[in-house]
Amino acid sequence: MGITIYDIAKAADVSIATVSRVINDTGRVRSKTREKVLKLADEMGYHPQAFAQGLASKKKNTIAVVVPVISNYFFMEVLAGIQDQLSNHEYELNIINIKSDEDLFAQAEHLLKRQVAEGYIFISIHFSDEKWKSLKRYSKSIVIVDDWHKDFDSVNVDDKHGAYAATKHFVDQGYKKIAMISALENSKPIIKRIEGYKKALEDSGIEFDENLIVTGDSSYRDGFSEKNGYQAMKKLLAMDPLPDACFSASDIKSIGALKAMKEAGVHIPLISYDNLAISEYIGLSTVAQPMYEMGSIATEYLLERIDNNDKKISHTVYTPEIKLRESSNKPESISSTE
Amino acid sequence: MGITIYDIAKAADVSIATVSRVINDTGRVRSKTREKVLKLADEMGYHPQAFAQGLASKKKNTIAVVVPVISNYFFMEVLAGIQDQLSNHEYELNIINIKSDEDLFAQAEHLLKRQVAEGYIFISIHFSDEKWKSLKRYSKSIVIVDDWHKDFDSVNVDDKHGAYAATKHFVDQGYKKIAMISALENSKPIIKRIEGYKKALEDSGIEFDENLIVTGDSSYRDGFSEKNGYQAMKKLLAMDPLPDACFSASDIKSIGALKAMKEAGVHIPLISYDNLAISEYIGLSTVAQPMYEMGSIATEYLLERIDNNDKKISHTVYTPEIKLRESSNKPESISSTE
DNA sequence: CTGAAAGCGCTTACAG
DNA sequence: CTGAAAGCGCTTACAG
Repeated sequence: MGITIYDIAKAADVSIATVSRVINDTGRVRSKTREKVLKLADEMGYHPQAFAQGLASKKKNTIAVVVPVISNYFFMEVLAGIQDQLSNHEYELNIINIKSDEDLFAQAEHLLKRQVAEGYIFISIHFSDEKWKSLKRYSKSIVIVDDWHKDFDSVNVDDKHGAYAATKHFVDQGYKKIAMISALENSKPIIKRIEGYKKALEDSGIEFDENLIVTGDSSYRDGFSEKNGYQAMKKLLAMDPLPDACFSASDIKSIGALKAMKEAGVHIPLISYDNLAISEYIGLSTVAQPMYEMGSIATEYLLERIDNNDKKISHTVYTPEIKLRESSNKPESISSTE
Repeated sequence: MGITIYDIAKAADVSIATVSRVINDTGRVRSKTREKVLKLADEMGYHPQAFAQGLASKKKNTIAVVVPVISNYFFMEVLAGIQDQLSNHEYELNIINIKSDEDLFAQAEHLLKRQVAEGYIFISIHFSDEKWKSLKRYSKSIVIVDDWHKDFDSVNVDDKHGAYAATKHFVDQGYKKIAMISALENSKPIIKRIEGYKKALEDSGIEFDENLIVTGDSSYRDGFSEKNGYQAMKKLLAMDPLPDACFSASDIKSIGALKAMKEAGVHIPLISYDNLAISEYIGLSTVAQPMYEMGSIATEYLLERIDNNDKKISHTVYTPEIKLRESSNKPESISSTE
């Protein structure tokens, strides 16, 4: 089943080499021959089979994006940037989801060894220094987004700075008891955000209280869910006295937190992290990660590296910008609309 | 570069056939031989190359999910269902994004011809009857989500019914001037939703006014964006008198619409469509599509079809359920919190 | 239990 | 400009 290069070679009365040449538009072919082949290929509905081409040419015209969870708003925005950037090129996009409850490293290594793609973008996958280093030996084109290693091109956000800025904003407003909604997993970004939060308190002479860092109990999506944020805020609302303000490590969690506050009829000024498209519309103050741009730049880096693997390694670190909207306002100022 | 089956055959002093057998765990192999091979394969870091395996075995252990836009909340939820269902199987997931500004059919056909996967799930891709029929000849395992054709397994939601129910709810509340926020594209679901909306008005003896169906000007993501919803609501807010209520064709658009109303200090009861995870948290009344379940069922269908292509064709049509939350309330009842 | 060999559908030097 | 042939890295009857 399926029609092959042999079928159309026979029909056109030429060799398969010639067919291959016209299909790929490589090498000189008499225009008459070319037309005949093209016509037949079209009529017979011929398309080269991806696997055979990949094997023979040793090129897979595919870019693989590797993520731990696909259904995540952060990835979605990064993916949008990758997609748009890639649409100017002939590569196909292949999104591969590695399972977060299994050995991430083994899965990543497996992908590299199986050589499924020409280049890889790893998003939010965190490995130790040695592990990243050991992946280097597959000498594949790889770009890391949301993690860092000196041997690979990478695109990052200065998480510590972002968290610092958010926390500092609250300090400047005169708040003392500043809580933080974290996430279950000790991923590098979360660790960095906690560092920034602590540093801001420290610089302001406010004593750090570990009880003020909370997370919900739901472990779905590593705690990056509305529900988890809702649970986390419930914990904060049970404190007496209430926190003066709250820094939340992700927008999606903040949506849950906002609901918990609304139900309780209480408003604690909140700044969160991400700046998803919806955040602007629901008035969420947040530390903006340029997600779309991150995907776009990562793709550029990858394309360049595929082109020339000797190219100097590039690292981009974005300094996130704080977007102040309603959610960080003082309780009084929004009480009229709450 | 890359180590192959030959390398480990040589090292283990066996034939490549034997190596293949132990790697794939097919056929009887003396346990001593097996162990030796396994050990070497592990040490030398061997993994079969996907392309070579695919060519030789004519099996690609990959499922392709084909979508017009990846960064879309509806797909994300459906994908979550697919992912989870697939995680019980050995297939790899491959998400392929076809470009909505090019010939969708040609792209779909291309994928089928290139034989990139063992089976395909097409999500929200709408073709005419003849086009679907013509895809049938590739005799690939295909499941359609969010469209329908008699020759393929499919998973759908009764859009007409959903829109009818939402509109009818407003009629029952005594509203007469009921607007609808639509989307740019004339996709089948939107057409069905408009039908349901009209039917509900008709059944209630309310005259249909085409000016009450609006959409925004932003064409990003075919109009399924916060911004477009915001623009659409602005148009409704410019009407005099204002509409009594509004049915919106998607949650993401409703988020924009909600903002427009808030800015104007006006509340028009709103019911929308989808029931994204966030909708519950922001109090959005909506017609719930069981997106996760749709992905899950579609995956089951596909797996069954791959297993047995003679299997009878299955169609599932969900009757969506209406979730009433704050956004559909009467203006008075929420004025205290607006 | 194991190996030699053909074949999967292409690409690509090498000749001519 | 075009063809014969080798080769990509596997799988899988077919023998033994």
